[in-house]
Amino acid sequence: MDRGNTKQEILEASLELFSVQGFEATSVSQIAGAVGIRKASLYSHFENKQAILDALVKEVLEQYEAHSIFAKADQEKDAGDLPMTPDAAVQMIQGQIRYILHDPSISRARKMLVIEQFQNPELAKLQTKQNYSDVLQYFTGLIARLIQQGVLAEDDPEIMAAQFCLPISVWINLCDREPDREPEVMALVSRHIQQFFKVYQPKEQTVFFQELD
Amino acid sequence: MDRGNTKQEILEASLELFSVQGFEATSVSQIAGAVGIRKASLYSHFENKQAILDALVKEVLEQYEAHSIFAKADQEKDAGDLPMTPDAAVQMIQGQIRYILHDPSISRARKMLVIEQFQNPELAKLQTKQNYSDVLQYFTGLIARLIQQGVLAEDDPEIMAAQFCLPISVWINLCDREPDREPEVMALVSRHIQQFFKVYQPKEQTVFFQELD
DNA sequence: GTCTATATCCAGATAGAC
DNA sequence: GTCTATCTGGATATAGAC
Repeated sequence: MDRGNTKQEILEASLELFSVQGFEATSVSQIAGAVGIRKASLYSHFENKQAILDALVKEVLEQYEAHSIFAKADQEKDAGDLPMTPDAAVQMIQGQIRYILHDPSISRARKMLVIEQFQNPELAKLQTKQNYSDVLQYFTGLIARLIQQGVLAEDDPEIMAAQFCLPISVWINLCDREPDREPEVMALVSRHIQQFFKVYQPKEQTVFFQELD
Repeated sequence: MDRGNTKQEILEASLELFSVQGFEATSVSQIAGAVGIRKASLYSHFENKQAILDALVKEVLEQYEAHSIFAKADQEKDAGDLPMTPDAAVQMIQGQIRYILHDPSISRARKMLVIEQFQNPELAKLQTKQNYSDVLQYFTGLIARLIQQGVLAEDDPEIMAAQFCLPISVWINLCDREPDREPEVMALVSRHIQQFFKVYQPKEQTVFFQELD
């Protein structure tokens, strides 16, 4: 009924286990059991346990570079989509959150980075890049353009990006830990974004003119 | 030069190891080695490895309840310290961050909760309570009082608390992962708080008069 | 490629001398 | 309380039949 994709099945089973127990606490037998083979057979596909993690990291990195909107310097690409209303932003962000929460490999990779961040320097760097630096850089650019276009008030776009993204980052982690709280989190995200656009609303000089009629 | 406090030394060594490797990945031999005894001697102090974690969790919980400003319902207690200037807030928050970053037991307990959150339901609950719910509740109350006193503009205090705290929460995690970035983080915290007070500044009609000269 | 069998090692835990 | 010695099981990994 299968085979030929055993190597891929091993990677998937490993990620699932590593994302909950961590690398060290997961045994080769467990992985083999999840795939439906004996542990000895696993060594036909990978030289050792460490090689599984290495392959996994490589795959996670490639998936990220290939598909994440935060990975690329395509910050100019979707400039056409601007300007943005608060409601559109809520929809867009909630959609993105739902996607990365429920996509199995993205979700598991994120959890694995969280678990291994204090133990494995390579994964620590990856964690900072994927779930902090790249996201902040992306939104700093986006917000800077929204300021240029008069959608948001003039202010420090780097701090604005942090105030926009980092609460969401914490809420995603909360959902990873307690999936039942997703609805509550979605409501908070909505209120957060609405309020963000409100407090960073430009003081329009046009208001002046409108008030003069 | 010692003994009588061996049990406490075991707890401290265990927390240090658990906070980097996690519970499962840490061996009893490692703990014993860190304390300077053989692993068999360790069983004179704890029934088994799990009992060490249990005692650790109990201790962490007690320390938190006894000393954390977020644990208690003393939200009315320091109401006297209000109102608060942005600069005072920056000093106060930076001090708190430095403290919880460098206090060994607080720092290690926080990391352990991060590492074990997807594996251990008890620690997951503790993580949500100590590093999310309690903090947000505390600052929601604080901000509500600052609004009452006219220091901050009228707005949803719960979302304001999230926008205030959660970026800081992420920055603390970043420092746990990459301690060298503490100076950078401190600067971000300062800019963040200054900007927070600015955007939630109550709209004074006096601004109008100033602009008319 | 998968299996059984095995080698080697180290894990958690106990017994009993000191 | 700490030690050495030991038990038992499970860990990673290899050898070799099929």
